[in-house]
Amino acid sequence: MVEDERTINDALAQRLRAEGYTVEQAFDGPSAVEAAAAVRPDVVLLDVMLPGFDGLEVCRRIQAARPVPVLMLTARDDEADVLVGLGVGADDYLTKPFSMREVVARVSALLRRVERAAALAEERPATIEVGGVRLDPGSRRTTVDGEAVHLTPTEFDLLLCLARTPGQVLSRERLLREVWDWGDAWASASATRTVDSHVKALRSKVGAARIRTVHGVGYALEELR
Amino acid sequence: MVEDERTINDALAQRLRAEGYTVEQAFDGPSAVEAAAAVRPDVVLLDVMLPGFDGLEVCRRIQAARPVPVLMLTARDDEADVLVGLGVGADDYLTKPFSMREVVARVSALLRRVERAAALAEERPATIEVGGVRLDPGSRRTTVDGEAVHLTPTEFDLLLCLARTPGQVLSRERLLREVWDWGDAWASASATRTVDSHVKALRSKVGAARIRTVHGVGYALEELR
DNA sequence: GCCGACCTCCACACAACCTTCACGAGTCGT
DNA sequence: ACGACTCGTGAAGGTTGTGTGGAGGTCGGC
Repeated sequence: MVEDERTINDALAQRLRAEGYTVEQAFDGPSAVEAAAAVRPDVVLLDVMLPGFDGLEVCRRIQAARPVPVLMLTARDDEADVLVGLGVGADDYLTKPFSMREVVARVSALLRRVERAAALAEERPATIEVGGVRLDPGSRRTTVDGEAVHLTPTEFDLLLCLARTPGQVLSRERLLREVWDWGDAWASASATRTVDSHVKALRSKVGAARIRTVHGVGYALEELR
Repeated sequence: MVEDERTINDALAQRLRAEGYTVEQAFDGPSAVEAAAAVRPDVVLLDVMLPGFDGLEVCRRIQAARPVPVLMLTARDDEADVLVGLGVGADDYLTKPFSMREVVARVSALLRRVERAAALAEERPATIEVGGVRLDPGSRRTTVDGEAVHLTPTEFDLLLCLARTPGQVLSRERLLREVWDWGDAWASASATRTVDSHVKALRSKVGAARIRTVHGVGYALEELR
């Protein structure tokens, strides 16, 4: 969090901490660059107006050292400013005045996007195994108790998603968001039933007992062994 | 609870106490700051108009000492006021006139949010255990003295709610608000009997002795061991 | 253009679950 | 000890959620 005005900086930091994030605060350009190098943040909130050198310069320097998503905060809402901001590697921007809620929402969206990209980019050599079910994201092949099983693309993604958090219950909405690409869109009533269909197909292929239904909540992949 | 008008302060305090909260009252800015430092509250209700120095200043000083969620009470409902309020670190606000239930609902929501965030930050999606009863919110599974027990969704949420404050008595109204989503609907008196039904079901599943009835008040989960 | 693989959506049946009610037992103030 | 109130209990009725089979529909390969 880089913002020279103490009040705003503290307020935002506190709110974000309340949301469960860990926040490092900086109040001018130079110390921001230094802090970014030291703590290696997952995301940077950056005010455009700063003492020392301005936010755009900070953005450029931070990005030079290590690519990192940047959310720009700006008082001037003219397009030029926005474009320049994006030009130096900012991923999103907010014009003052903005509400707390808005900031939290943007940060959350940004992190989710980055997280997804990282998961995609970062080759996972690890084939995931949960109670006899083995998934290889690389080759997209599946075995159950050693025997090869053919899964359709959606089935594979769905099972993979469940397998990443064994035993944990995932809601249909969450699955729609992760497996399908429902960003922030609200799930339509009928779409959630699509999940059911694929779960049914999965059960017939990997064994019905492996996927647990939690009434009113969602599904979970059991370790089963 | 910081509010200079005695009548309002007392009324709100009384209502919140009826809900099971512990309330410390202050009637001006300086004593509010002092009290906040002394009792370390979980949440602060703060009137904007105060003798001494105003609510915003109080908010800033309290926050400076220790981050704490603040619910602002204000007579002026213009946006600027709201934004400034948020700027100093208030987490929510209410404009007068407001109803009792509204205040209670907001306080409850605020506490729930903070509690959840704290649990998240403390990297504890942990399974909570109270006297042999173990609850895992992630997998939504329950064991009693090591043995798996199936709970329905409402039963699980209800037990979880009780387990978060072991030994503490929670009113039916409070439970309805937290487990069910009674934001402001304050309708049928018979709905409170619904709680009874689920408590009965819970007792038969986790052992009758574990849930204590406090006549005229509510229920509590005993540690029992 | 035809076909197969796959996904989405729909409708029905059933199961799980929640709420409500009435009555009796228990508890509290007087 | 009495009445007023609160709570436990069992069962009935309604609501919601889920399993299932199958009907379209899209996409890409042949």
